[in-house]
Amino acid sequence: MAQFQSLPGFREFYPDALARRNHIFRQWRRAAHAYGFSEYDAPVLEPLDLYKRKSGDEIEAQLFSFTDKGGREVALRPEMTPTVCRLVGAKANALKRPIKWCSIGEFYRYERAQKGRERAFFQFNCDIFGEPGPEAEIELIGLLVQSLAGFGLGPADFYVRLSDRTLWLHYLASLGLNEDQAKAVLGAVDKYEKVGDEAFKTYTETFGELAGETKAKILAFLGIKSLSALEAVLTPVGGEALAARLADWRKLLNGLAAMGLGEYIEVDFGVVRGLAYYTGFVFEAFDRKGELRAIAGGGRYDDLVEKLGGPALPAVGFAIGDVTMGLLLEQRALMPTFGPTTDVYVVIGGEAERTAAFLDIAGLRAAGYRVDYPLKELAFGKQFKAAAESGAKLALIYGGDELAKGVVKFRDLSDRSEHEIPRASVVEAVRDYFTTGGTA
RNA sequence: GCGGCCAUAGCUCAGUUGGUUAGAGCACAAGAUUGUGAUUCUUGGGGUCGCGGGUUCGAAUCCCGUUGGCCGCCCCA
Repeated sequence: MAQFQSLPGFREFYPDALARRNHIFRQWRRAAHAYGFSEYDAPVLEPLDLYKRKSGDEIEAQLFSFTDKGGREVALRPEMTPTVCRLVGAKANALKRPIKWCSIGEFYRYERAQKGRERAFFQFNCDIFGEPGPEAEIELIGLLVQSLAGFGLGPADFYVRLSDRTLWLHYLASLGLNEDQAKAVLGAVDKYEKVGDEAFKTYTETFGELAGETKAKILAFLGIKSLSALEAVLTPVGGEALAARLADWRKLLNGLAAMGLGEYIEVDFGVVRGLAYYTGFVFEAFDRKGELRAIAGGGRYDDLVEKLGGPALPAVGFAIGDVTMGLLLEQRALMPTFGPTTDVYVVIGGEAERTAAFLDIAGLRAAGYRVDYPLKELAFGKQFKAAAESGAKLALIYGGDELAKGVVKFRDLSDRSEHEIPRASVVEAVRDYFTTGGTA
């Protein structure tokens, strides 16, 4: 048994696990590039205050934070949003709008690991800065769907629940609640699906019992699952701001429908996302079976860049985590199996032939082919077995008989046919084989 | 931070009421086989039974603690 173990919640990626992780990253990047997002990266270690400023002092309990040798209070980043706000904020005036940025990075949270949650995990973050209207949400939610659909997941596998904190706050204000009361209600709404009426406990303790009629209206609003139901509730309330917001909703849903994504989207005012910094549309992606924690989450945060010291800059973003993503792909059998990747296996007769083989191996590798060979002298039988296991489509045989004639035996491992080729044309012969689909 | 379950080889596990030197399959390696691939046979390496303490003539087995894992609560940016 090893004397040292990895820290709790920190994963080790053996080659097969890393291949799966890379597969996830590859699909994410493909989607982001297709949507015209630029990839950036930033430090893993940040000033502790960056996170306190955004989330309050309580956040420190859930951070990997410490004092560095220079006496600085620092923390391993638990999320990307404050960092990207700083990056964009610092150069906001020089960046072409809209600013569409993405990143893949590792994040760290000092929390107890459980299913779908580790202490170190990777996130795919995508944000659009500088666009206040729902056009940004259309683009971003479109990317979110594509980032999941790219793996072969369909509307039967996942969906995006869409809600709106702006409308929630408008509606609660129309019910006569002040700002603090409204925030407390949103906290209750966030929990309501899970714990039911118990969710209002905190509100009741702080502000007293909600009037029965008000509470009934809140619960009805929470149950809204369509634009028409939303309009039915809000039209009587009236007002210009509400009318404009409903127009935003129509634009957003029509836009997503026009992209062919309607099947993935569900209006659901039970989603509010507890975080106070969200200011408008909020959304979460879930698996349809409801067995996993949220796959992705996001929303609009128009005040955060300014709060963190930048200019006023509207923003909307989302993040997908690698842990739940991986679980979902395994569950739906959409995670490919990754084996060794070799194009050509070189069979070497003995030490005398090794030197000659090395020259051609180096030439093939320089030409970009993935070439492998036994590091030690090995019986032919073993070498062919190794060749088959390597996944190579082609074996080149450097034996004493062949080299004496100035040739190499060229064996197609898929149909076991073989012929001799002049040594001088090894690279050309391999290139011909692979460019003609492996049937040369 | 709190609670439940678990911990034997790289992996999956067996190990009787506590009793010789802790086993199997898979995987890995070598040979049978000195020029041609999945099979078969033989052999081998690999364990202070998570760690520490206690009970006992004797502990993988019973007790306590601890660390780690899984699951849940809190939280979930």
